Amino acid sequence: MLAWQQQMKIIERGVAEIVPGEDLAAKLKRSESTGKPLVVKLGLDPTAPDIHLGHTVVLHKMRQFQDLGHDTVLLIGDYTTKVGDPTGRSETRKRLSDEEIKANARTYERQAFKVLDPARTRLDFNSRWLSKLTFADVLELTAKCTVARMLERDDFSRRYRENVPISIHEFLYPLMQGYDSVALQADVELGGTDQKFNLLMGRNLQREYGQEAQVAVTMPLLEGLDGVQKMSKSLDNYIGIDEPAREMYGKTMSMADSLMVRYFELVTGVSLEELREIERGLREGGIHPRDLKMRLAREIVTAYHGGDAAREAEEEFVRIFRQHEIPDEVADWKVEPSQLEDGRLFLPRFLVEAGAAGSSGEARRLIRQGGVRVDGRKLEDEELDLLPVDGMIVKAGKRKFIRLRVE
RNA sequence: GGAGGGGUUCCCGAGUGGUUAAAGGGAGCAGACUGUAAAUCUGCCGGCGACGCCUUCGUAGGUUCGAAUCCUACCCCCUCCA
Repeated sequence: MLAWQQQMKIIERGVAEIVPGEDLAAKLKRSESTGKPLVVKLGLDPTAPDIHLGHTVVLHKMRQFQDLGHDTVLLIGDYTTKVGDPTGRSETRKRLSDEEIKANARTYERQAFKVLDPARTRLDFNSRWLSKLTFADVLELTAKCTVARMLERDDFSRRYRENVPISIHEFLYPLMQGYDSVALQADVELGGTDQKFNLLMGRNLQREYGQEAQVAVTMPLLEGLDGVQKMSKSLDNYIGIDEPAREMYGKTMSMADSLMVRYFELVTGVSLEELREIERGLREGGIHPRDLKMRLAREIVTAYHGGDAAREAEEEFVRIFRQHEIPDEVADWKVEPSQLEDGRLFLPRFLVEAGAAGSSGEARRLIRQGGVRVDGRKLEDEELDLLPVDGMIVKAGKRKFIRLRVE
């Protein structure tokens, strides 16, 4: 086991806050001398079916704790999900069915292990203890926190101020999450900065239940590809870790330059020294931002799909977007005789059916604005149908290619 | 339980009888410029084989030639009082 000072240094990389830092130092010091690993907890609510890069920030931190030899618990919040953490949303989240929760939990598990070491991860579910609490237990738990304290939470106070409804059951969420720490006797809890309140609640509750309080380690929320809002599926500014290599590569290339360093820091394994170098290179102009972004894309794709896939994705990217050629794999679209009229294909409907437009109005707009090309020729304003020829390539928008197949 | 305020298109937010598919902003999409970056400019931005037709302003009815706008009931949210 590394000396506690060195451990501290590794842990501090990229974190937003360690509350309180002294406690972590003390815990690490004790762990080093007794040889007893710290219990590090990370809770994930299986609310959405997929994990994206934003979620991996905290998983990477967890991984570092694993590599340092600590006892890491990946806690699936199958029970807390029944409540739904109100964080970040100004609305009460809808509740999921047990089946949905189970299915999501399984994908989470699988995806989380792309970052975590399965052999060193203790997987647990908070239904194990939360489902057994009696009403009396819940009363005891709720008596340990006041309404005023609860309203200190940013989200709650804002909603209260702005007359947005808050259901009583939402107050239970932080208490449940805090109770998880009691149940696990956690030494450290990881989470995004939006989790700070909940993590601190864990500290309070542990003390109330006569335990040593955990340390809250919060990670910054990763900005999405737009560079402004946090990465989230609903904003469609995310890179999902299950996405195909090419997709990942392309999405990475489309991110704002200002985000690159942050991504290197939070979602790749480049060393601190290298990070410094990258920052210097950018500042002094020694590194072309585009090349750096390509490297970032390679790193990210490699992590989830391997080096070969990354190289291939890069070649493909260069071919399509720099050399404006056609990708080597283009989805075929079989033209059925029933779709033809006088041998011609009606484009708005075709584009919708082929997934290139959401509605025929959108498809017409795309054509009208010059966003559709057939074998490289830009379609005109009112050119709504087409004489299909086998092998014809239709390009719709920036990145959709369809190859027509005619019998 | 009582009094008052409010629910508008993906989001925010105007609109209080016709010229309103509904201002403005954001998001999104396309084009130009590029490095599929940012910034900027331009256009589009409910649905439909589409110079017309259909659907939308919490829900259901009603008044009217005509309603998001008026009336009635219901649902939901907020504030104050209890």
